[in-house]
Amino acid sequence: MKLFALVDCNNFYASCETVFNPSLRGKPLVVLSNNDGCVISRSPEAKRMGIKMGQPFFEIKKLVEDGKLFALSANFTLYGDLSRRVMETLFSISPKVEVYSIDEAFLYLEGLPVTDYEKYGKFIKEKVYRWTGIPVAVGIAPTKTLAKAATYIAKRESEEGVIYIAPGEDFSTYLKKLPVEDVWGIGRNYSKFLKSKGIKTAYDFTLIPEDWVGRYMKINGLRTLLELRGKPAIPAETGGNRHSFITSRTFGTPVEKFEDLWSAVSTFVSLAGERMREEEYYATSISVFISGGTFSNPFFMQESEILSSPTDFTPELIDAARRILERIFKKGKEYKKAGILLGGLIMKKNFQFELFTPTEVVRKKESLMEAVDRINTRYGKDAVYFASSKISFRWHSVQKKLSRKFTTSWAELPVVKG
DNA sequence: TCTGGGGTCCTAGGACCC
DNA sequence: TCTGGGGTCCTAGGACCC
Repeated sequence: MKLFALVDCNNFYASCETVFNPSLRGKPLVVLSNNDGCVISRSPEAKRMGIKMGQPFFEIKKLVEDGKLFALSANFTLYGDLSRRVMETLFSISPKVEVYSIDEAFLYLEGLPVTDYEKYGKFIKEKVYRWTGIPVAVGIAPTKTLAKAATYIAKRESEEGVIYIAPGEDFSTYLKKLPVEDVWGIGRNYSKFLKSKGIKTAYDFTLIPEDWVGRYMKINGLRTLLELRGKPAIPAETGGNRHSFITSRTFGTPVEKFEDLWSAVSTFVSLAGERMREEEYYATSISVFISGGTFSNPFFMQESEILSSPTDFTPELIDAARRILERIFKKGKEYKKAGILLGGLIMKKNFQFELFTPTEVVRKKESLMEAVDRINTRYGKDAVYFASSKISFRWHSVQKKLSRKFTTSWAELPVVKG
C-alpha cells in the first residue's frame, strides 16, 4: 500500500522574513512580488485582515502607510536558501523525498518502520521547525492528491497541523470540507465549469462517473478523480530533467527604446546562462518575448531560434537573442516586460560534441564561462558581466522594501548582540 | 495611474513524409 | 466518378501548479 506525506511550509515567504526578523512575529505582514506589484505571501494576521493573495499593492498601500500592515519586497535569495535547509531536513528524515516546489515536498512513506503516522507527522513538523524556524503542515494519505487535501484541512482545522488519512478509511468527511476549486489539479476554469453543474466540493466530484470526467476534463481530470477516490494515479517525478529555463521581469517603468529592451534581454540571457551551467544543461533553442499594453488589453511579441548546436556559451546565446529582438521589436510601443526562454534542454553529460567541432574552441569557450561564473560566485553577482547588460538601467525593477540577504551575503549576516 | 515569476503537461491542427 | 492512411514533428493555446 502506498502512502505519501506532503510537507507544506506555512506562508513560506512571510515565515522566512520572520525567521530573521523576530520583531515581525505575530504582526500582519505581506511579501510583495518582484516589482512591488502585488501580494505573494501573507502572514496569518494579514490573512485575517482580509488581504487577498495576488492583491495589487496599491489597494493596500494606505494600510502600510498607516502602520497597520508591514510589507516587504520579495527576497528570493533568502527564500531559496531557507528552502534548501527545509529540504535537507526532510532528506534526513525520509529516504525518498520529492521536492515539489520551493515550499513543498512529498515524502514516500511505504516501507518505513512506522506504526503511528499521526505521531510521525508531528515528528516531521517539529524537526523542521527546530532545524529551520519554518512552520509546516503535514498531510499523510494513500495518494498525493489526498495528501494535499489532508494538508489543506491540517492548515485550517488541526491544532497540531497534521492530518493522517489511513488507507481504507472513510475520508468523505474531509472531502466534504474541501471546496472543489481547492482540489489539487482543479483550477479556475474547471472549477467554474464544475460549479455550473452543481459540483461544489471534492466529495461531489468523487461521485461523477469516470467517462464524464474523461470527456470534459481529459486525462488529468481523470487522474485527479481516481486519486480522490484513494487510487494512486499520479506517477512519481522522474526528477532532474528540466525542459526550460525562463528569466523575465516586469520593468520598473515602461521603456520604448530598443537599447533599453536589449539591455534587459541580454541581462536575462546572462542570468539564465549561469543557471543553465550550474545545473549542467545545454540549450538547443532560445526564445525572446516582449510585452506591454494595459491589463485588459495586452500585447505580446515572441520568436524563437534553433541554435546551430547545443550550447551553454553566453555570447552565442546573446547573439541569437539580439537577432530575435531585432525581428520582433516595433518602434513607438511602450514595453512593460521582457523575458527569454532557453529551451530544448539536454543534459551536458549526455551530449557528445559533433566531430567537426574543433575541441580547442569548445575548451576555450568552457574555460571562459567557468572563469566568469567563478568570479561572480566569489565576488558577488555582476563582478563581471556582458557589456550589453549595462547600456541602460531604465528597465530595472523596483524593490523599495527589500530585507537583507541574511544567509547568502557576508556583508548582510545578522549580528547577535551578547 | 498602480496586477509577479517560473514552470509542466496535454491537445488539436497543420506540415510533411512515405 | 473517383479522391488513403498512418506516422512524426512542430506550434499554439489552454489547462494546471507553486
